[in-house]
Amino acid sequence: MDNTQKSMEKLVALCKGRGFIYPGSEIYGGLANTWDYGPLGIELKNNIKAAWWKKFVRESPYNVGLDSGILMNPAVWQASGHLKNFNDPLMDCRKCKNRYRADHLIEAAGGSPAGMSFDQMSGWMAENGVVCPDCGSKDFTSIRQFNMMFKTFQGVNEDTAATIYLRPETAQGIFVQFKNILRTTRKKMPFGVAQIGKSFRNEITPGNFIFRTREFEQMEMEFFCKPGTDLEWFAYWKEFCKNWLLGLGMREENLKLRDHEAEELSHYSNATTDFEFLFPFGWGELWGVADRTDFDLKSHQAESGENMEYFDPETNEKYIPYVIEPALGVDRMFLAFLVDAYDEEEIAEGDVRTVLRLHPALAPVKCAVLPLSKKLGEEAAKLYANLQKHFSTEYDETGSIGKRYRRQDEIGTLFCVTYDFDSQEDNCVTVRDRDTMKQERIPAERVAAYIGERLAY
RNA sequence: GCGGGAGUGACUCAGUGGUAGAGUGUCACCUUGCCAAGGUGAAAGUCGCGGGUUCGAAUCCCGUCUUCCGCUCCA
Repeated sequence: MDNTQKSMEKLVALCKGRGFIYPGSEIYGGLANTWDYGPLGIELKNNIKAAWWKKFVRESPYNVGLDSGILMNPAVWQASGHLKNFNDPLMDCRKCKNRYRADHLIEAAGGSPAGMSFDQMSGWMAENGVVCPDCGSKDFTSIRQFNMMFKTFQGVNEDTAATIYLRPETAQGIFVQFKNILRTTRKKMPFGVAQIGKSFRNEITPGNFIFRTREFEQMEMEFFCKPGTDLEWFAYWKEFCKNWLLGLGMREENLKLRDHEAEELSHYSNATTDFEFLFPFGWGELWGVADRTDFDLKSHQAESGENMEYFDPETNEKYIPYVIEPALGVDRMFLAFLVDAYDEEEIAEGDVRTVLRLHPALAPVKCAVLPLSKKLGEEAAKLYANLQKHFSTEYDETGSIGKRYRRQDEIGTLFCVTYDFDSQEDNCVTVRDRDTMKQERIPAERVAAYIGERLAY
């Protein structure tokens, strides 16, 4: 089934109906573009994060982890450029209702908007006859400022309290702790620091379910290396990231790596590659891998006065390391894996089952215990209690057996274990595979090991 | 912010001035005994909110809120 044939509406309905994702604050009429992860959603989300942490931190010879704060000294955002760059000057065309960034229009018209106030931008556009690229009208609204960073106050009294910001990315926490990490881990170049955490951006246009929300979770890594080796490492991590996705069952035809053209690169980047995924609403960015050079550490050195140089004990050189940054949104990954796994399979004429073919490491429920009859509930419950100790397991004895299989297929449960009347005699149970629907009869005490083997990742 | 849809049980919707309905789902009991939709019953709705018109408003009028889709966003 092609991803573009899948319907977002069905996915959203499945998510809400089965407890993956609920609309936020629903009993109060909701809050635009906020979503809460339900019992199954948090299992899946945790599995995604755990799989990432395993590959990027625990099994890595280079990397270590960090969990830095959401609230930071505002000077951090001064140094990073977010206070400046996250203030977009926006205006609308009154005639065709399109919206533009004033600085972009000025640049397109040959001007240099850097340093201009909003009034100066408006003035420049009027003098130089800038018109709406779509309809040719000059009738623009005044320029309004959209600060993408969420503001809040530190201190209980708003009048005297300092304005601080919710972080718009987790990366800066890593740069700010660079020296502490270097000193305490005694790492040598190259090495990386990985972090998972929430970030906040006051997006003007959120939407597409959990694809773009104002509160989101990131998995970011900053990989520090010697200047000159950065492009080599850039290629290395690009490949590594791709293999991680494919290893978790993402289908290659739904993944596209797009290298930024020279003119598209940010002023501080040597190279950037976007990993794009085919969502039902089209290609969307999943993962951005960037060579950020020494821009961030240099900026923090300048702003803070702290020396960010690394002393190489082998060559006696001092340098500010270059940084490779693979930055990934957890919520987007969640959606991508969900979309990729969703399948509607016709088993017989007009009989369709919905299956989430999630990778075993990601499936929120690994196993469901289904007694063939309620009369067998007591023994089946014992098996259930045993399996729960090993992995996420569900128990269900209501409705027909077929209906219960369907319920489990719909949430991606890997194995259904059926306890039947013969089980009382031979102590064997039937294990049914989600994908092949094949059944195998094995001794009850072997079930945990049997399923455990298949979960290896 | 602008334009366009939409708000009635958990979900999909019917009801367009006269006592709030159906299907799906959920739960209980029966049935079934390895691939959903068999029977009986039950729980579940201040009809988004506020005001107005009216003997009477889910329904008509005004306001308001929320939400969805599209527009500059790059995790």
